[in-house]
Amino acid sequence: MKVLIVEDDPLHRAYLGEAVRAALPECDTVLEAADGLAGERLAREHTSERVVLDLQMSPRNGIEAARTIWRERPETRILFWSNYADEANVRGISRIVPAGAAYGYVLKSASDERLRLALRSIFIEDQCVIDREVRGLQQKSAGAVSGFTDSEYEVLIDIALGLTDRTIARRRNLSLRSVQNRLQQLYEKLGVYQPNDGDAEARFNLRSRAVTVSLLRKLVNHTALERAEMDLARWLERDGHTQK
Amino acid sequence: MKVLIVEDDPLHRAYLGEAVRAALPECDTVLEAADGLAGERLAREHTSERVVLDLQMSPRNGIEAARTIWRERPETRILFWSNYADEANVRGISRIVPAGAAYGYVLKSASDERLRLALRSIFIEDQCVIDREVRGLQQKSAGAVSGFTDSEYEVLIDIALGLTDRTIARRRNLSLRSVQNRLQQLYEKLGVYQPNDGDAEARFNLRSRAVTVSLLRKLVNHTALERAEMDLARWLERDGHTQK
DNA sequence: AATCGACATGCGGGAACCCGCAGATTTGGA
DNA sequence: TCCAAATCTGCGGGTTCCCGCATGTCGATT
Repeated sequence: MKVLIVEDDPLHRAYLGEAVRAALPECDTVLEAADGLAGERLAREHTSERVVLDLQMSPRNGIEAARTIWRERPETRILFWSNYADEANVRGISRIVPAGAAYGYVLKSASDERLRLALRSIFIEDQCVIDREVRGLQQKSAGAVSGFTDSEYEVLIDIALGLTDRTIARRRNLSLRSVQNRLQQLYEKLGVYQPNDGDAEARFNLRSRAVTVSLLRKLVNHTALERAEMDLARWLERDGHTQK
Repeated sequence: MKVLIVEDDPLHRAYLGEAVRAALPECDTVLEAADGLAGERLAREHTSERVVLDLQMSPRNGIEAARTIWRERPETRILFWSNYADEANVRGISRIVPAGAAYGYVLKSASDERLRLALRSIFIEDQCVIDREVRGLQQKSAGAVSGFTDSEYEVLIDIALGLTDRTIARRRNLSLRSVQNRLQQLYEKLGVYQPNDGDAEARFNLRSRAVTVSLLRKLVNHTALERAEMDLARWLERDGHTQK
């Protein structure tokens, strides 16, 4: 049995290697890669069926790497190993996991024992293992009180990128007013309206403030922004042509 | 000789411990703490004179911890050990280092040897050691082409927090127009103006876009935002009283 | 069939924002 | 001491943004 480890921090990579060898005696070879691109390449060359992936790497973060790996072999078992439990990451992963695939999400702060169990459950038993704290986010993102619609998340990204209402409208094929409607819903759900103590004047620029609190609450993060920025650049390119 | 290590990741903590013992045979005791608060406490109890500090921890990140440590004993030698070379971090540190203090800034990606040299230079020779990549930022932040004035950085933070022009004016004791002037300079330096191909309409909301590119360029980061948010909350508190 | 909720769209107005212009004030050297 | 550069300030305007109100569509429920 082979296991591929993709992780940019050499310390964590060594630690993972140890953990894998200890938890999986049936594993005879451990491959290692230091970034997403190298990871994809190794996975392809060795037709890896078991992968441990760090999120936040560069170039090519864990989510992107997972997408291409799963596109080539959807039955690959992937364990995501990350520092944080951000909504941006969870949303990103649940968007790309193929039907029926075995995968897991374990935080780096987890104990050795929890990591060991996750490794065996996913790689041997083909079960899904999601860390408890991450689980909480998943529930929410599926539509509870603090849950956002996909379309609301879309405008959130768009204003985080700094787009104009009008531009958002064109990009999403909506009218100007509809975009503004979504924005209002977003402001509502983010609780971005000032307490409005009596007649106190407005202190916040709602649009910017919305981005701020999303960042503070980790609804979006740096890597999500980077990815969105690249998508945007591609769209701007296309739009520039068609508009002329 | 004693050395205090403050680092939340247990792996990195262990690695640092090893590195310190190897580089400094004259060091007989190594203390360890897992977050900023515990670090400050240990430093106080043991009157530590040599500290290795991780930035980005919680609660209480490295910069805050360094500030209280230096306030109590300005001659303490501190080695900052961090993942990134952000402008936000560099600016934060250079703001709090006492005159004549020995300190260093080494990236986690540095080689064992470089870390060893830094440890000896700072803790034994009382020299300052700044990683080359970080050095680059320091130059810039002191006023080159892409360098920002302190006041420009101030408004950047303020709009990143989502404040209104008017609120910024009150907070910084400026007129509305002055704030807007600074904003224009900021937009200029961030290169946030669209190429303006002929008569193409504006695609970006300048204000939001400015925040976006600052994030992408790591001029501000999550922890800087969090800190600024707390400062803001404190000011809002005070302002609420005086305004009534 | 009637009703309800979620979403899209138009209109209109008040507030905030972006910015050119021009005068005042401060600052840092010759 | 005096000049020049940088910074602060007010005025006026065009634009964008925020949002209440009204209308229309579509699917699910009763």
